[in-house]
Amino acid sequence: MTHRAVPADIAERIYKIVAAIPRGSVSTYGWVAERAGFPRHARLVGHALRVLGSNRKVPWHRVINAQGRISFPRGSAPYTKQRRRLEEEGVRFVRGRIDLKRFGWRLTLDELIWKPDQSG
DNA sequence: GGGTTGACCTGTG
DNA sequence: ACACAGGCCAACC
Repeated sequence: MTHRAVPADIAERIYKIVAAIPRGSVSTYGWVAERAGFPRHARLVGHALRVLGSNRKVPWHRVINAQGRISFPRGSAPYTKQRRRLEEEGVRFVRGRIDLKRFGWRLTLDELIWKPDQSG
């Protein structure tokens, strides 16, 4: 037994959550972390995706940061790649930003129904 | 084995 | 909109 969690196991759990993000939707690092059972470990998700490699069939491009932006420098190759993949799925960018209210996959149907924001 | 980096988040001002 | 601080932790040197 190891004296701590095996990173590979953590990564697999994260990949599973990412793989569940529907096409045409996006999620954030923080939310994936929480969903994978590691609240406030957003960085862990970033690391897991970084070491993912290009062979895996994990939709890494559907994970963006909490500001609704792609976490690569604008104009860089990976930025362009991720953005093009998202736009191909119908995700729309407004001034380099994605409207998480519209494309964000974070609320379950129950949460939408019970949303305490408005009474309508 | 310690300091820095990074595909991060939230709160505060 | 921007800057800063605290949290969190694997990868890297």
